[in-house]
Amino acid sequence: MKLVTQVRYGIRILLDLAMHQSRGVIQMRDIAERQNISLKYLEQLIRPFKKAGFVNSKRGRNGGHSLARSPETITLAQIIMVFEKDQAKQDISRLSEGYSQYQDALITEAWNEAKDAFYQRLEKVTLANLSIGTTKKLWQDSDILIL
Amino acid sequence: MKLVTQVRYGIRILLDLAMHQSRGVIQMRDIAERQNISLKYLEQLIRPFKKAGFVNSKRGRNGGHSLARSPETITLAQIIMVFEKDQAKQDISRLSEGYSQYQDALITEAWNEAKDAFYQRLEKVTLANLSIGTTKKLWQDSDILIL
DNA sequence: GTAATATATATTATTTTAATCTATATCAAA
DNA sequence: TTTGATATAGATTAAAATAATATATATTAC
Repeated sequence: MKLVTQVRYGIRILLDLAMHQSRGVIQMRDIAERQNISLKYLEQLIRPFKKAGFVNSKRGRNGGHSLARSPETITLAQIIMVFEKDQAKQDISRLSEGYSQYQDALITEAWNEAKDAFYQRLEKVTLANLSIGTTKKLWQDSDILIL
Repeated sequence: MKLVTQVRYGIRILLDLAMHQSRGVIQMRDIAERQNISLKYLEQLIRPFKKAGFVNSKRGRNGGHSLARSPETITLAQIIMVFEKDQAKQDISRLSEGYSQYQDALITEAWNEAKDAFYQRLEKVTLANLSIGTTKKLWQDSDILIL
């Protein structure tokens, strides 16, 4: 259970876009430099965000990317799910001696509910939450942490 | 977020041991046959269970494996954790423009709490829970499901 | 029409997961 | 004390997922 690179970079990409919203569109080259991500890899990572409607893009000269939704509405859970593989084909466990559909159903149900619990917690963190600390830097200048 | 083979097989191995407890030690060859798992792979999977104190083994002729703890005390969460990799070296995210320790801490905290929520749900399913349905086969002979 | 941008697809490299192979240690029974 | 049945250990191979790079193409502002 590991926070994969795709997600870690994904968060930074969206955060970067969020924090430079005022500039209009942002070029991927700039994000790549600021975030120390290879441009080519970045291009690959931003595609799912476009597809999922988190990011708009404009081609051609003076083109670039921008956030399509407000930072308050984008959560960690959503970002992670953007990179979740299609598991529709989730391999149906073969049954065997002492392992019936009944067992399988119990396990699957628990598994799914556990996943839900996981994502529910991550729904509580939005891009907006994450931005505040940096722009204001309150967290390092004071003992009082204002969120 | 996927139920990996190691875990799916792991559950079956322990369930198999649980359901044949009365016979004393069980040979891996038998488990392999019953559960359709390659003997060699099985040998590899059972090692972590031994290390974690779930399973006892006896070498030599008439040797085999047996459950070291009662099925009521073994949960799905525990089984999954047996196969969790050591993530002590969890790669410390490099900071960058607009990505501070503060952000990193927020994310890490949420992530850890989300994991906890996940495992908490899976603590509720024990090997004993899983065994009942099979040994009694009530679930397929009746409309009333007694758990 | 040309330079700056995104898009698309293919390729390579690395890591993780799954499975097999070979050799060794241990023990019970004959 | 030998022999055969078992577990143990470590190496090897195969397949799949993840991470990263490369090359060629499509759009658009100027």
